Amino acid sequence: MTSVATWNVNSIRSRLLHLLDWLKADAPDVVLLQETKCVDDAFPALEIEALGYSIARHGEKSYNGVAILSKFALSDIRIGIPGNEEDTQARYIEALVATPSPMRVASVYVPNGQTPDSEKFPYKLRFLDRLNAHVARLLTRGDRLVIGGDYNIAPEDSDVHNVHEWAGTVLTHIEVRKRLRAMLHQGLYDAGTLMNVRDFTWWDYRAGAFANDDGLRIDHLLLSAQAADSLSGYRVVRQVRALEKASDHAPVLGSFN
DNA sequence: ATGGTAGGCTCCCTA
Repeated sequence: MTSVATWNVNSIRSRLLHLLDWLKADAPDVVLLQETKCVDDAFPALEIEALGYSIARHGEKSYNGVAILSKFALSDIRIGIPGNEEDTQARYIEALVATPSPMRVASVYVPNGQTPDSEKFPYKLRFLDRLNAHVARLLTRGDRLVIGGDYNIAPEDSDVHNVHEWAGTVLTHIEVRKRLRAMLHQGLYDAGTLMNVRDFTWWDYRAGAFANDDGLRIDHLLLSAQAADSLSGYRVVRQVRALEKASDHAPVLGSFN
């Protein structure tokens, strides 16, 4: 059994104790992190390596930043979406994991987009288009593939606690939903949907959102058919969101036979 | 009600 998790930590340095406690408790084999918010030299590697993890990271100062932690050896590490080198934001990393049956994984932090009329929204749409093109190339390899991350997209209204509050925002906008569906149409499967678990993964820090369970499902594990066929478990680790000084996202944990 | 809170870093940006 191999477990693969995705978690937007909202600063790995602020969340290090939560991360270490959770790694000890659930011992996921592979962890896909987003919003590490630090340059590679400032990444707290020693504490994580002490728990038996290898690390691939791609950070920048203050914003964004993605990483892969793995109890199995990592190879073929790639930074950024290939053919997209002009985008300097650290939002994508992939690697081949030496699990008994090898698995290619990627950690992706899709741009939030701020508001539909901001200049950040077309950047979000272009990023999703480029991710889609890259997924098409990855799927031709035919290996077990897990692309996990903060997609900043609630796929359907049933993934939103307060549909009216979030209607027309960058998390529920028709244009981002179309692009997520395009990713599924070309052969990726959403682990939450496969396991019939539609739990929320993100609750705003403001206005007591977590206490009111005013959340959205925007973090996803997207699987190739080969990975989907071995999916055996899926859960959102809500306890980690309930801690003091928590990230605004909860880890999402998938299990594979 | 265009607020509210959090993180990083600088007197503001991003989410």
